[in-house]
Amino acid sequence: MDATSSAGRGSTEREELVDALVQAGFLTTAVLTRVGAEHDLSLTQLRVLAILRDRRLRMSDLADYLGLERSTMSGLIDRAQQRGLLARATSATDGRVVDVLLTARGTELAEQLFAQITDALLPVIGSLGRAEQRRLTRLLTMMLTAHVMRHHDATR
Amino acid sequence: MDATSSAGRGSTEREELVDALVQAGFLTTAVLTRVGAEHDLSLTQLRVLAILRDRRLRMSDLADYLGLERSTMSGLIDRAQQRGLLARATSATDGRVVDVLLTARGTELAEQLFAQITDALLPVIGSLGRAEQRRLTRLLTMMLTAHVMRHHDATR
DNA sequence: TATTGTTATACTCTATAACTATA
DNA sequence: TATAGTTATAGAGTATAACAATA
Repeated sequence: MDATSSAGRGSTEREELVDALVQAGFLTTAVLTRVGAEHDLSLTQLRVLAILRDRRLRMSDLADYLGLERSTMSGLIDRAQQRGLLARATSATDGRVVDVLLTARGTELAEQLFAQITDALLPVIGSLGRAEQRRLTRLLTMMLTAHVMRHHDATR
Repeated sequence: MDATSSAGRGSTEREELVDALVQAGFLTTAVLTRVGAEHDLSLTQLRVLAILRDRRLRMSDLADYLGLERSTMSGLIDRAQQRGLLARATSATDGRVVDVLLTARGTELAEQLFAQITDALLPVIGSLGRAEQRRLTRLLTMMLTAHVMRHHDATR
């Protein structure tokens, strides 16, 4: 699909891996963007639905997850709320806090979205054999787990 | 970092892989976005610099690469040009065509940018051993190559 | 006083539609 | 007439700064 990459240039092993990761990242992002666009959802809106699929979160937690400002979240949630995809609920214990949660309509859309994303990525992962797929899952998971643990340490 | 993911739910092997790919995609995108932001560059501007690092391209080819409209490219190139990062050059053989290429300043920034991206991803890939890194590179490359070939067939 | 969220403002990114210039 | 690119316009996404409400 692209290149922030283009490798070449007598690249080292590490650079090859960085390049492959970046290209794979653009590929999956392109798929998510396309599926989102089919439902008039930006990548960010799609991520909001994904995050809220199995929990409710306060505005500020959502902003932290996405790496956005709280003021940006206000606008994003406004627009999704107007479309009936999610709802705001003021916390009972702290009047300053606003929780966000999916509506029935939002939940339904989220399920549909993620079925479509899986379908769209099937041909991509289908180029690998079953054993290779398992190996790839294992390697990526190891990498991601280590990253999350490190991030958790740093935030503590 | 995130989740368009959240796995769980008695997921199948395929779903686990899709989830890992999506999470890895967000991780690399977050790194690229952060590094870009340090230089006041959006992810798209960063990709433009990356694509032009080793070639010059016409506006419409750039738009195709990025999956954007030509009108969108005009604005993106305008802003980067005002910053002195790239230049427009009307084609000698076809007066309608506009080629885009990096300036010396743009080239310098691009090199700097990609060194930083590699640095930022080192801790992530460093969680894998040398042999595992090679295996991951191989699996991702196989996957990406198959995708590019399929895409090429479809476009032909 | 500090924290949570919203509002006001400004700029970038993006698409659609209309346009200009060249072929 | 068709193609390459730009301009006009409008809306979404984003950040910074100022603000309101609650703690």
